[in-house]
Amino acid sequence: MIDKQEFRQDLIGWFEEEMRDLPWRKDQDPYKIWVSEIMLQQTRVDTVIPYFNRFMEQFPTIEALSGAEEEKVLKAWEGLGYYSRARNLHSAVKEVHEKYDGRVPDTPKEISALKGVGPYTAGAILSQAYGIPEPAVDGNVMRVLSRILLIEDDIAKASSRKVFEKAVRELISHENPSYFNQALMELGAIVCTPTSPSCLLCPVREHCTAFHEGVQHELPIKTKNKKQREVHLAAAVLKDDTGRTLIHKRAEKGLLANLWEFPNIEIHLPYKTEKEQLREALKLEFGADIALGEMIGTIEHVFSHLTWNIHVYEGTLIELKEEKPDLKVVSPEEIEVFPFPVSHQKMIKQFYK
DNA sequence: CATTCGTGGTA
DNA sequence: TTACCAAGAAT
Repeated sequence: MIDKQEFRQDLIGWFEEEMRDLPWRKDQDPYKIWVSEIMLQQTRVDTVIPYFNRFMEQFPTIEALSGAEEEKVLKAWEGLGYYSRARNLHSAVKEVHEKYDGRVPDTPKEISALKGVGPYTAGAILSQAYGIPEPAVDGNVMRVLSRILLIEDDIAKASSRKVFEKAVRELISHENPSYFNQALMELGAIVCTPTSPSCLLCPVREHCTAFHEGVQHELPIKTKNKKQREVHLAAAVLKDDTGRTLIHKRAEKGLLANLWEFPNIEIHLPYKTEKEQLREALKLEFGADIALGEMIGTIEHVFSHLTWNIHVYEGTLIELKEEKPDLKVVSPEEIEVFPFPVSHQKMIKQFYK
């Protein structure tokens, strides 16, 4: 067993010297820490920085975000991915505004009840904003501790998180839980990396069982995820006589919920030609009277769990049968204010500019 | 417990 | 090119 006091000292001392200068580390505003932690879920620091800065300019306080339209929030999130994070954050911030008078709660029970705040984020906010010694176990922490303590549980399994939370509870500094948690993550991000850990630069290598046994490359244990499936879509860039195009708002649940897109359908077994299916769907599902033209290109877009292969058709929009809130006809200038997934941003760029 | 939910970077 | 990865949560 390692010397806990020395371990904490070496870890936190290193963090104080080497911590990166990040925009959400300028103060301990619970709202800023909250937003940063949501953005950082499964997302690299370098990707998050510009989004965080823009988001804070646009929604500087809980009150500002509470009063915002969801579409503005999604637009600010555009390109960051995992868009339910934005909708859950928006919803939870509204709840804090109304139920807690704008103050982010400081108990595990209350903060964990907020939408989008799971075990990791709860611990991150409680420790960093309020100095409460709660574990914040993310992928970095599991990797680092699997090596230091030689923990061989499969970190791909949900149940393993509790093993590491228990370990953190035994190790965490009660004097500075914020730095302790951040230092474990920072170490994982900078030194104790997945494929080639820089053990010779590691401030806690003397405490590391895996280093002593030379098995740091064998840890953590992580089973592979299975292969993703492919989905074939046909989409239409339809223009009316003034050059405007038809766009559609996606369903409020599921993939890319509430984002906008060019009207499209999934192609299954080709009982008819793809073009025929698209023409029929545009008429029946979208109520559009159209003249469908030729295929003008393809888009391939890779998600974490599936791949879209989109065949893009051009066409003429003659008329929309009825006004629906999920259908709009917009000009190239007007289309800019709607949040689109990256796959359809590619279509705007290639076929509607 | 396994799957769904994005995107861009990298070995 | 392929596979994996990056400060996870909801279902």
